[in-house]
Amino acid sequence: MFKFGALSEDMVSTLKPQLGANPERARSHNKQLVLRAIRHVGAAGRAEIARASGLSTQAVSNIISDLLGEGLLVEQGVRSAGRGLPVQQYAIKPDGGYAFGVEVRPTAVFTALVDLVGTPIQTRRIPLRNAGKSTILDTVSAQLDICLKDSRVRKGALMGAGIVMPGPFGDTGLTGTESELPGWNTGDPAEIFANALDLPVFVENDANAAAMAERMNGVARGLDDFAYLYFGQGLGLGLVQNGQILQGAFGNAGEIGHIQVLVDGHAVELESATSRLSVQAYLAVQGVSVTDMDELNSLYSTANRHLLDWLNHAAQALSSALSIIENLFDPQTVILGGAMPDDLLDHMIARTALPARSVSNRPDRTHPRLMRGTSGRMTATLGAAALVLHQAFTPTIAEAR
Amino acid sequence: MFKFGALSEDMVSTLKPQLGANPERARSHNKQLVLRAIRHVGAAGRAEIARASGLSTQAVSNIISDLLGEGLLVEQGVRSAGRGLPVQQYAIKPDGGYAFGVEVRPTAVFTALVDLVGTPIQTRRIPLRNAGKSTILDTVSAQLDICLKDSRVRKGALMGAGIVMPGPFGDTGLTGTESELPGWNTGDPAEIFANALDLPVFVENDANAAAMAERMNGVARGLDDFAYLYFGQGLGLGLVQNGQILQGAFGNAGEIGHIQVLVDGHAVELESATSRLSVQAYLAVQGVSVTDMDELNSLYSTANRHLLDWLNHAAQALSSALSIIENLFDPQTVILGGAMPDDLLDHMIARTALPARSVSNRPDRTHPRLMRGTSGRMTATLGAAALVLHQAFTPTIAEAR
DNA sequence: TTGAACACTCAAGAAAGTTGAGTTAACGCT
DNA sequence: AGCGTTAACTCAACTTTCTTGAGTGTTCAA
Repeated sequence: MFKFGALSEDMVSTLKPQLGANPERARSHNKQLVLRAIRHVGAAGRAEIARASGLSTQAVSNIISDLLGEGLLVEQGVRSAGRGLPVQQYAIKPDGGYAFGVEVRPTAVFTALVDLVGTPIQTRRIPLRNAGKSTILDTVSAQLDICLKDSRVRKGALMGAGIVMPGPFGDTGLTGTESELPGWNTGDPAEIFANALDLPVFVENDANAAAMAERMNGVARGLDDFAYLYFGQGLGLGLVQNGQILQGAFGNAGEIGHIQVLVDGHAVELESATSRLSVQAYLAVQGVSVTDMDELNSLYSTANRHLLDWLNHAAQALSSALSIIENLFDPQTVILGGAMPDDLLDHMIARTALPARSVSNRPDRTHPRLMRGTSGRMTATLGAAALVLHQAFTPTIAEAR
Repeated sequence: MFKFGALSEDMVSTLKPQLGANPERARSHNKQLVLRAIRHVGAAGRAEIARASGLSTQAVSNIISDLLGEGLLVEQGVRSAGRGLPVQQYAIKPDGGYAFGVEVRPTAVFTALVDLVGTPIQTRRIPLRNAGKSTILDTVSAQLDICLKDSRVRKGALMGAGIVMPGPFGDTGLTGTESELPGWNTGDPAEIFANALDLPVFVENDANAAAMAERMNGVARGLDDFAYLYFGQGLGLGLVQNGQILQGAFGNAGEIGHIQVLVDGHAVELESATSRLSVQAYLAVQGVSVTDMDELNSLYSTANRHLLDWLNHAAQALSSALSIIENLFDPQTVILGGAMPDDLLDHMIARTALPARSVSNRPDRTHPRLMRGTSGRMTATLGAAALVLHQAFTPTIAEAR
């Protein structure tokens, strides 16, 4: 018999796995499509959804009946839209499901329980004795139980947990940053948490999570391509492209903090010019000590000269960063948010020069080039929960898992 | 009757359209999945494909029988892999389909006809009398006919046309660059060409197309996340994320040429330091005139001092750019290619300092951080054709169209 | 008042995938 | 050499889900 060389062996397994479509998966895909369409507009009828998805009205009807049975939808009254039978509308049922968001920092763990439409039910801050791996796992596990008990939410109603951890992940040239957690470079954090919590788990850095939070319920609602500059300890970049978080080959895309930018004609690391640590360091040199956002805010309200100086520097650095982000990603908008008071963010946004030589400098824009997002201590934690919700509203066929 | 506010009207239509799954679309999706798996390994049997796709062997069997009937596959002998029945293998049938690639430049149009596995059947260069829109459309249309006739390929076997045009698209802050074509800012170029050629059309800039060429048949085979720095007139960045071209909200992602980088401590525009125009300008100041790649190559072979100086500057600029690309995208690798002789590219790659503070600086890498891709005059044109092939091998459910 | 427009349902039909039993071929152990 | 195990593949029956086309009810406009 003719034998052909062992060309392929099991080489097919080196392909990024992608799912084939069968009836069951098709239905699951379509369900998510319907949920997504309803979420997008708040309330919708069968016919509209059918038009938007290319399915028949009948199919949408069947799916809605399923979703009602699963408690994910509620009837939302009738709307008469011109001629014809009035539209029976459906909306997402807030208590149809819940998502648990966790943000792990070296000194504390933040948690949030949000419902299916993204409303926070509970938020907590738990100080950490130490940043050891097992301490963190135990704390998060315990908090999940407490959280469920207090809010009387069944574990079965939990759709998953989102975990925010400081990046970069793995052993990289940026390893050694002070914000890091020890012991997580071995093994897949998502898998470790999934085992500990017995839930589907999604792990991202703070910037990506914050971007997702903004997309689910913030200024980025309805946007599919945008960037989020997140003021954390340093400065992170969350990238959303085509509605999906851009993760990069090793999960570390968006590490913008260490690129070189120009301030007063000198090259500096971006996050040394614009970050929480940066403003603290700058003010410390001037003999001003700030330890939290409130102090920063009151300093701003008294128009502190040193703070205003720093803001000017930061705005210069931001302008350089903006040029890079816009020309490389061509986003609908760039959002600023995170651990920085709103007033300071607004000030920076107002002072940041929008580069003229940029693909984003176009007359037909629909959004400002720079916007303020949700800021505050819980942004990333709520973003962690948003990762789970995003998953629930994203059709799955053809998704790499 | 209770009336609910007109919350949604036809707001659902503002959603990015995404397809629901029905049997017909599921089959089309699965067909592409099977083709993709076979292409990935060259030749494969039913069972392997079933495992890779999560479909049953029987389903794959039925699909393969379809694809054989459509002339997209051929039997490829038998491979015995250990115990059990030997594997009946299938491979892509080269003449199962063709793709037409077009690169439009201000002074000439380049065309290529490639077969289903990416082998070029014909390539041409047609000088343009003028760069007017109708001249271009007429020329491309005529060339398509000639090309089909000469190669005796039926039009029905053509799966589509890829068009490479200089970006950025639309009226942006970078408009006014010398490489631009007049008259294309109104209307959708893809639609205009689709009407003129009566074919499915995909439009991209040179860098994205080159990246796709490299992924189909070059050094990026099997890579799903990489960046391609393309030396054209200026310098472009082609970005592939998760196997897809990253286009940005307005199709202009990757306009890296105009960002600021550091050379000898001074900030300059990247493409003023490293591009074909840059080397020509640099040498001209030294009294050396070069007009094409051959001259550049012979200059290099004689170790021309000025050229070596320029290469040093270019390598510095590249190092800055590399830091930005790596930290923002976290790609598997960065590829250098385009209108620059191989020897010069190799020289630059050897001299470009790989930034230590980069997420790409990790011990578990599988590819070099900087690689040379296909260079030469036809790279982008073949890339244009690759856009069509890519489409044919990419499952479609859940794709926005 | 009447008919067109439109959302929705019902029931029958079609498309595609899955399942499980059966066939064939190669390997390896005795 | 013989025989049981392993594995790819096929066949036929079955299941899921979608689509189609006819039918119902409501609203608007001529």
